[in-house]
Amino acid sequence: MRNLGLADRLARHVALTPAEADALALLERDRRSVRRGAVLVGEQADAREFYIVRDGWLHGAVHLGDGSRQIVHFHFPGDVAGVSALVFGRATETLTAVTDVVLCPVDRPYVARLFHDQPRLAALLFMLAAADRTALADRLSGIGRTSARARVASLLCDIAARLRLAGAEDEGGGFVVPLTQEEIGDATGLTAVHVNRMMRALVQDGLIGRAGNRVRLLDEERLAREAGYTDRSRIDAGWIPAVAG
Amino acid sequence: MRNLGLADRLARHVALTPAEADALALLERDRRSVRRGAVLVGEQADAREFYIVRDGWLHGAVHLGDGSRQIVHFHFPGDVAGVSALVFGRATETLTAVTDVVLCPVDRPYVARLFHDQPRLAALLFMLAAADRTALADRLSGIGRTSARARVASLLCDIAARLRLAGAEDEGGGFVVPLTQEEIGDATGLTAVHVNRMMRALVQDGLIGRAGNRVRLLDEERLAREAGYTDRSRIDAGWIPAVAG
DNA sequence: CGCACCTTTGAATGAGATCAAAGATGGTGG
DNA sequence: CCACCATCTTTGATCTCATTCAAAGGTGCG
Repeated sequence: MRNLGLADRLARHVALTPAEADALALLERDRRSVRRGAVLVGEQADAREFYIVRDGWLHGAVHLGDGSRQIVHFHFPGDVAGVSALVFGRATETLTAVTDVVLCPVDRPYVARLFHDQPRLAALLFMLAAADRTALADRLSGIGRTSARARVASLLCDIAARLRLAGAEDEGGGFVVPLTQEEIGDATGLTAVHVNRMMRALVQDGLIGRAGNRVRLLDEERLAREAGYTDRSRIDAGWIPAVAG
Repeated sequence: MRNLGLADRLARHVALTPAEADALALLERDRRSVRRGAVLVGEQADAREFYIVRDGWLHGAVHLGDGSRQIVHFHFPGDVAGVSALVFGRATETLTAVTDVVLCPVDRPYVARLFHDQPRLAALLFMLAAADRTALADRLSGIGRTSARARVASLLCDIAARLRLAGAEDEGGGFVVPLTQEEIGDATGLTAVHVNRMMRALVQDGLIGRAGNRVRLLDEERLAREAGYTDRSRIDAGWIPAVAG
């Protein structure tokens, strides 16, 4: 997995001015390393910063009263995580490192300054948040209205697409999914046992291959069709005019 | 239901400067009326504007390949709807009027100008989008991990809370839910038949009262507890400094 | 007044959960 | 280097919540 920042992600959508690149570099000045499995922030904890993921995977989960949890989002390099802390002054989900992770904490004052000085970057942040919202809406409809098999297929499609976006190429050999079947279940609203059965069914039907925790999508087209998966990574940011600087 | 704009909503969180109020008034200059049941924009349709709801309810739904749909969001006066059109240049959900609706279409250039001239309003828009994302995450965990009964209870709690926010007071007589049980099912990931059974069970247990399509929450505390419902309407916007103007 | 749509109720079915236990796998310390 | 233990995967049997199918009341509107 490439070490990739927000600047690289945004540069895919617009050509950054030098001043904008500087402003982003300022945001990503601090670094923090987190060990695989460690909890970065717990739900309800006071939190006023969000994170730019530079390396590794995170997930964000909501814990229910009965001890179960729902994994709401996976975060990959170039993603922002924990944005709701800016809005509520506390974490609304528990952020956990799926692999060893490097990230940049960004505190509120920096965000305020960014909105003030760099309107185009602010608009891009806004668009990332809106795109994220759309991705969640897609997942909501998947969990509310599709079969267990389709949900697992959809998650695999999504992970593949987002790893690609983060620059972690397949190399024809698929990609490593460092998740337990229990975690996949928590993300798809299924039990670990049923996830296992669905994965084997997908292997059986020649849609995916597995070796250890490495997964290869053998027929991504059909997989995406069965899953009803829509890639939402293409955002249209050209309409925001750059500012001189 | 009060005729309420975005300015009124934002003014709950910060004291708007005259210049900010003017900028918002500009956004809300155009008005459009939509009849109950009418589709405002269909999925996939080219769209570059979002909407500020002034009066009535909308819902946003994603349609699946098999003819089923998932209602992703309800929009009330003071809410913004269809923001993803700004990001993708097309609608990602079908917006339908639940009641007769009055709204203000806001085109991209106005948004671009707002981000440039009114950084604090831009930040508030960003925060609304992030809050919306959090609300979706809550619903995702509800649909993925809770019982049918809890999902229905949660939807009722949410509608009540958001109507209150929109200034449609209960007046002790509850509130009108102009949704069919099929629509409630599409929002909760259930069938209409099962929604019916859950609603009657809630009545049976003394948690809600019903008369026609008017619903009253008889024991909101217990209802919220059973539903695992969290109110997310309190956002903390004080950290964004106002700009002179 | 009649039709279209919505709600309500019952019975049968099924997808996924739960319970239980047997293989794999991998990391750790001796 | 190997043995052990914890964790994860796999498999089978049973159970349950929600769906599906079907049909009988209500309700409001044209």
